[in-house]
Amino acid sequence: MPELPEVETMRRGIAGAAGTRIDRIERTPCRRKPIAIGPSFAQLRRRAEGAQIERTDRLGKRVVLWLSTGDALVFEPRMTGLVLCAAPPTNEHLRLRIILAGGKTRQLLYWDRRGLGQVHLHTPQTYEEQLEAALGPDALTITADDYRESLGKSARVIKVALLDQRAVAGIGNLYAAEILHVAGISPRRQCRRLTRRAWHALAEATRDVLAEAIRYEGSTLSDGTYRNALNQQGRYQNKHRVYAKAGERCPRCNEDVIKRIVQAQRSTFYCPRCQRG
DNA sequence: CATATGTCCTGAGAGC
DNA sequence: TGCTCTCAGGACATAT
Repeated sequence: MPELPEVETMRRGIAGAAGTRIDRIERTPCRRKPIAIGPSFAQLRRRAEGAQIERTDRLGKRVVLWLSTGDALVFEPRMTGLVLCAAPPTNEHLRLRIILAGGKTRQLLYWDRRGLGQVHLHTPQTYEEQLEAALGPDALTITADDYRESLGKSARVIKVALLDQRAVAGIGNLYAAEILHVAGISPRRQCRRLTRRAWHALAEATRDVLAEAIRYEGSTLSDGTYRNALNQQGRYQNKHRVYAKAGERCPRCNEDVIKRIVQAQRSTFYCPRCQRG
């Protein structure tokens, strides 16, 4: 479940691909249903092969390679996708191989166990229209004003709203729980009921938690799926405060026990004592 | 318009 | 042991 910290860690891991040229793009012999490639695999080859990778970027939960043609090659890992430049966890779920020339990084791989992820080649125009326009401010740099502008009047509960990429880009189920715990805000609180002070706390917690998670190279959960670009586990799972910790004592108050509830068909973990705001 | 629900997909784990 | 069932959740399509 790569969220912002995991995607940013993958991006950093393949940053050495900048300056190389895409020699060839291959679909790997994965017998499962092929992942979605836009506009098509043939188009991707025709337009990207021979292009230079100018720089790497991240947009919300997507890894972006800007090409010398002006196009953007965009990886969207969703649940179980990985962008690697080293051997993947298994060969069975390897979906795409991009062979590079002219640098130390010899290849980029897209691996995806469940295959819900997608790879798209965007022109500057479709990148702007379909991606940037559909995403809210980046969570890593979001401000209290950004939050109040996008969610200040919403009737939704804050936990569910944080998962809406149009409101804020980069947060998923895991980090929504961690951020709300640090901010001391109840996941059940309606957005429009949050005070100015709460929005400030939320913005600060958002930036702090995500930056800290990046320093620990993201979270590898018990299913072991997430890996960085070198197929190594993240370490932030050891720092989690509430996620998947139902029944354990809250590390903040050391009194109450972490609770699990379901909101919008997703698990939410929180401390009833620390998160009353 | 805003918000809620269904869908895709595979593998882990529970229960019998 | 081996089967079936449920669950995990990111983003989008469809429904209310």
